[in-house]
Amino acid sequence: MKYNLIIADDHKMFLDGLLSILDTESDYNILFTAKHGGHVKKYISINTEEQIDLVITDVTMPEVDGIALNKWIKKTDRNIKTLVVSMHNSAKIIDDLIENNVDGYLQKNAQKEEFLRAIETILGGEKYFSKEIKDIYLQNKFEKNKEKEIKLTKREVEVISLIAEEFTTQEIADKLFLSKHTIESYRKNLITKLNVRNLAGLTKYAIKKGYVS
Amino acid sequence: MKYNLIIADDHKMFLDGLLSILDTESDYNILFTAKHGGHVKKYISINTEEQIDLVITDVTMPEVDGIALNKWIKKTDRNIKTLVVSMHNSAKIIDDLIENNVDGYLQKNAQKEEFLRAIETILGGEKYFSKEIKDIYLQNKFEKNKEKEIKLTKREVEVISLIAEEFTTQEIADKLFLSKHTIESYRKNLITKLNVRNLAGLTKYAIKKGYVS
DNA sequence: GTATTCATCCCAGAAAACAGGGATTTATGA
DNA sequence: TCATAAATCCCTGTTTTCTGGGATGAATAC
Repeated sequence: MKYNLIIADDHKMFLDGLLSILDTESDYNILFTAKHGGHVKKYISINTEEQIDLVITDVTMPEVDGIALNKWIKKTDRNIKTLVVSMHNSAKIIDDLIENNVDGYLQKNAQKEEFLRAIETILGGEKYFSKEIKDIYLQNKFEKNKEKEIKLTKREVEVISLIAEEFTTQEIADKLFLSKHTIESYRKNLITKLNVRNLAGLTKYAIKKGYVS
Repeated sequence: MKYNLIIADDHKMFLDGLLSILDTESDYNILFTAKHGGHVKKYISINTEEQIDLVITDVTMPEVDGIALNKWIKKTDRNIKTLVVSMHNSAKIIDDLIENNVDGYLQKNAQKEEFLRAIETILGGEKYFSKEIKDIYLQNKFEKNKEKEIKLTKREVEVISLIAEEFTTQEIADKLFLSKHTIESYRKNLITKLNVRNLAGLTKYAIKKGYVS
C-alpha cells in the first residue's frame, strides 16, 4: 500500500529536488503539489474521501504559510501528518508548530537521507525533530518560563529603555514629565526585580529584550 | 553553442532541484557535479583544455568549501565564472567572496526565475547579486570602517568587559591587581573613545562586540 | 469588596561614576 | 632613535547612582 503525500512549497527548485528524492522510493504517491497553503486547504477540503497521509510544507509561502497550514490541518481531525521544512531555525516558528502538534520539522539543507528518515518516522506514527530543533525548542521554553516570573509594567519598560539609551535620571524625568524621585524609584525597583547590580545589568536586560539596540 | 557548467553541492536534494530547472534550458551543458570542492578542483586541474564557463557551488561543503573553491578558481586565470549559493546571508561569507571576485551570490531559497537570471547575467559577463546581498556587503564595509577608527587595547577590552559584567571600579581593580585610579582612567578613556555618555553606553558597546552576553 | 499591583512622589546618606586635569614607564613602530 | 601608543597611577570636585527607608491614590484582580 502506497502512502499519499502532498507537498507545498513555492520554490520550484526545492520542489523538484524533493520530488526527485521521493521518486526513488516506490512507497510514496504524490497526490498533489502546491505553491501555497491555500491550494492545499482547498484540495483537502474537496477530497474528503481520499486518504491523505502526509503533507510536507515550507514555512514561508504567499497567503497561507506553513504555520497556518499546519494549524488548519491539525484541526481537521483527519489524521493527516505534517512535516514542515524551513530555511531558518526560528524559535518562534518551531514553538508555534510544536504547540500545534506538527509531526516533524526539518531544515531545508538537510541531506536526502534525513528527509527520507523523517518521512518514514512520521508515517510510522512518531514525531521527527533533529536534536538541534529539540534544543532550540527547549531553550526557548526555558527562557519563556524564566521571563514569565519577571514581568515589567509599561512604565518600567519606558524607564529601563531610556536608562539603556544613556539618559540620566533627571533627563528621563524631564522626558516623561515625572519627578526625578519617581524615576529613582523605578530604577530601584527594576534593579531589585531583575536581580541585577547596577545600570550595566539594566542595560543588558534592555538589550536582551530588544527595548534598545 | 552550449555553456559548460559545473555544480558542487553536498545536498542531493538541492542538486536535483538545480539540475531540474537547468534541464528545461537547452543552453546549458552540465559537465560535472560534485559533493565537495576538492572534486571540482581536481576536475578543473585535469581538464585543462576544456572550456568551463561557470561553476555553481554551495558554501558549506566538507573539506573544500565554496569560499575556498571560489578563491582557487579565481586564481587559475582560466576565466571561469563562479556563482555561489548559500543557505544563509552571513556578512563575513559575502565579504570574503566579493573580495575574491566571485561573479554572483544567491540564497538557496531563491526562485527558479532568479537562478536562471543570475546564471544568464553571469555568463553575459556581468556580476549578479540581489539587492539584499549588496546591502549586507555595503553595511558590513561601512561598519568595518567605523570600527577601524576605534581600536581598543587588550586592557581596555578587559576593563570594559568587567564593567559590562556589572562589577564596580573597585572590584575590577581588585580583580586585575590594579589601582582603582587606573580603572577610573580606563573608564574615562573608554567613554571618550567610544563616544558614549556613561556605563550604559559602555555596556551596549561591550555587548555589540560580544565581550559579554 | 478588598487585596494587590501600578504609578506616582518624597527623603537622606553612602557609594560610585563622571569630568578634567597630570605623570611615569615600557613597548613598539617608522 | 625618536615619536607614539599602551599601561599604569594619582588628585579634586561634581554629578549620578545606589540603598533603604516611606507614602498615596487609582486601577485591577481575585
